[in-house]
Amino acid sequence: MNQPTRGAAASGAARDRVRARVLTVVAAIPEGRVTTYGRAGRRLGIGPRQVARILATLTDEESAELPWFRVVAANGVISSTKAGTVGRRQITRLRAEGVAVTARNTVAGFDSVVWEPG
DNA sequence: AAAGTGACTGACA
DNA sequence: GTGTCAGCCACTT
Repeated sequence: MNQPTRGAAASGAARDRVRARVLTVVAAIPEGRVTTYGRAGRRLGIGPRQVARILATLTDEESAELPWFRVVAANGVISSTKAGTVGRRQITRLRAEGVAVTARNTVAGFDSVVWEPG
């Protein structure tokens, strides 16, 4: 799947470095709180889609270690519901931490539980 | 190599 | 409140 980027070696390295930063920010999200793709991305100087893309490619180990489920869309909606069963698991995990999620896959009282990275 | 796509967002109608 | 548009960056066709 991932071909060894022939030629542009710098691109691959830089990509890993950014990825590591994203994981660090995600790991720093307090329990019972959430943050957004945009906030995390802003903090790192990358676009929100890039954060989403990185979280979508977490390994099993990483997804087990990191609170990736504490990252939601800017309006509090669990965006990963599009990804199938992953969204269901994210909602379950959030509820297990005391974060209320409405029937419309939205974090209840979003403005109160959202966490600003940094 | 150009065009399409995505676990996104903010601005505007 | 919903719908469109443009910007975003990497990956896939």
